[in-house]
Amino acid sequence: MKRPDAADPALPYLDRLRQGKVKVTPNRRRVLGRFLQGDKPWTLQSLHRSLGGECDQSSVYRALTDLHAAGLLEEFRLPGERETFFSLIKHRETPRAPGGRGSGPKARTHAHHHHIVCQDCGQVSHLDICVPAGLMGKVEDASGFRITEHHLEFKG
Amino acid sequence: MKRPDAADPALPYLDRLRQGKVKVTPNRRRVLGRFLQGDKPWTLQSLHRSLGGECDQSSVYRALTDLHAAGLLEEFRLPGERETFFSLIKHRETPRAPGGRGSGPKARTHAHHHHIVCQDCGQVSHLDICVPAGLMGKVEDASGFRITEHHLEFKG
DNA sequence: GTCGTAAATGCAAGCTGGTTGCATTTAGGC
DNA sequence: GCCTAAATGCAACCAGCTTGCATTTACGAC
Repeated sequence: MKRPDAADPALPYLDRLRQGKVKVTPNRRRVLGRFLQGDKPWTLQSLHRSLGGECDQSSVYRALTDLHAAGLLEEFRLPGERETFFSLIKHRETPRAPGGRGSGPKARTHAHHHHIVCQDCGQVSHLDICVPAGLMGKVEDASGFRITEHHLEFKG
Repeated sequence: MKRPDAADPALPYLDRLRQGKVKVTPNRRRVLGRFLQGDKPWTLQSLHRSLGGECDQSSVYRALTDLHAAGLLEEFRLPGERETFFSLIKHRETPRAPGGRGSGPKARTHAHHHHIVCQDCGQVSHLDICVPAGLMGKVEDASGFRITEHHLEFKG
């Protein structure tokens, strides 16, 4: 039972998919659902396991790949961990004008986050903290690169 | 060919190995040599390739594993890259005096660094810049963890 | 609603990047 | 120089994806 005034949190993501001309299918819905259930990263295998026999690993794989390509997920890897992690990118509320979007590079409006890994149990959780702009500037100066992306993980 | 007054930069590392009761062998010397040649990270395969037929991949693998276990190398992984990277840890000459923030029960005295990856060519290089202590404190507060390790990568 | 087509799915095979068991060789202490 | 533990090469093995293909399904055109 869905209360009509409680917007389904999946909707904006589904819309993004449709806008990207990616069909909304049961598998993609399932995978996205897991990401929405809790603010926690998944790996191909943990996700596949968590979905039980609901779908094949290759389908989970393709759902992950597609959601990542559509800009809904970000990917990261941790030293010592063999598997690749994915986590949901929380997009800002500002919806781009549909007419304006085209083949250009994806608007970088996501509020990405970083991760902290428990030394003992390996559990990964999110942080709302990000690299300060000052540091970013220093990095650009020191390297001569224009930074477009960064990843930061803590262990403790 | 060696000028006696020019200290071999490998010596301190070899000493560290010997102190750790790790035998100094041609393969480990070769691998370490590559890390000393330039301040650049290597993967198992790039290193193996770079060494030509000089030794087997499994030997490179074991050399990497051993040097990592001995604390001479640090390991990291990049999103999108399949291989695991290793880079030389430059140890400080003077052990850190206790007192400052971040001095934990275990004295981790390595001067680690972070990485920047070229968007176009995939080349990885080092940065001497690190996460500011203030951010670290905020992370500890927000997470309730005591941070023992962190990784930071930029792309641009 | 029915049809047609492009896309999604499951299955199984295949590939990459490690990782390991084992017989042989070698570094380093005596 | 001899001895023994450790290092090496080789080949087999394994995990974690990744892909080809036949089948099924979503969705727009009638």
